[in-house]
Amino acid sequence: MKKTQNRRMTLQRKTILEVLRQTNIHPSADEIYMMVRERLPRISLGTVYRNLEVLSESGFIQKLELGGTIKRFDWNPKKHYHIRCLRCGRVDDAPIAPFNRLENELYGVTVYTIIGHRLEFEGLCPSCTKNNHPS
Amino acid sequence: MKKTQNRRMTLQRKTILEVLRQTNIHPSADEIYMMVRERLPRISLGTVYRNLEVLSESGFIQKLELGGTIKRFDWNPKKHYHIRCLRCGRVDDAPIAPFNRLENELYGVTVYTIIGHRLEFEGLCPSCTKNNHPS
DNA sequence: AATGCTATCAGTAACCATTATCAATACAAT
DNA sequence: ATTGTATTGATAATGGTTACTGATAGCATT
Repeated sequence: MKKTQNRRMTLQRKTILEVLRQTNIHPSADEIYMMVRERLPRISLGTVYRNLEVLSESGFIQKLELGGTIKRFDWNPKKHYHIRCLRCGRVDDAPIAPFNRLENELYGVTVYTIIGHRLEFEGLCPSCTKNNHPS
Repeated sequence: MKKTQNRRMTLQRKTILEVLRQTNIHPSADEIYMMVRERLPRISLGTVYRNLEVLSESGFIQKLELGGTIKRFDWNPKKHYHIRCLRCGRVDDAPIAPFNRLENELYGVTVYTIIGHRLEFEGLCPSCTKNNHPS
């Protein structure tokens, strides 16, 4: 029995959404917190985490769990792939269409019920490619 | 200037490697800690983390950064894909050959220097499939 | 055997992203 | 206005991981 979830588009929630939609750097919760504070200086970090969770559950945005330790957020809720710089952590969209039939490859050869897949490319961003003198 | 790394195959290191090779559950550092303690009761959790890092850097094992928050370890250092249960976190090898040319898809259409990719399937394991009555 | 060098150890503290808690507040429906 | 619930800001707690520290163990050279 799921309890009713009456969600209100509060100023905090709306501001977080607007701020996220203005960037394509796939920011972390803390980066979003710093950006939002320029418009709502008294907002709490907990509020940012809470609303990022709500917004991604509601399908407005997408929570990314890529390599590394931190979670990032994407204003675009549609399925697409990403590419991450192994040196500085920068994340961009991967300019490649998603494989919609990839799950079929596992049909009949796994005991799992397949739901989806996550594909992430790893590499070096332009800046880190340039400065890639071995340490 | 990289400092010399004279690595010794200590008892702790060897035991961790042996214990990991006896399982296919892709255990976390803490799970490995508990398993190793049955043979080395006085080993420290820090030692486990340190040696898992050394062993993966040396190519003996593989560190997995899948979805979710914790890191897991795989006795098989060769590139292969995994499938993770969204409900209980169980991880198995995905019975599908890796796409070796996938990076070529991005050649010329990204500003990144592509190094590799990570593909992970998500689904429900048999046990969680059976018990999947909606909450 | 004694010495010196260095890797590794166990134990513990620190770190950091994230979650949980809670009293106070804002909003919506009556 | 009043009641009920969602949300907030502030802060504490959590949990996985990493860093620090002084002690110990292995190895090469005397």
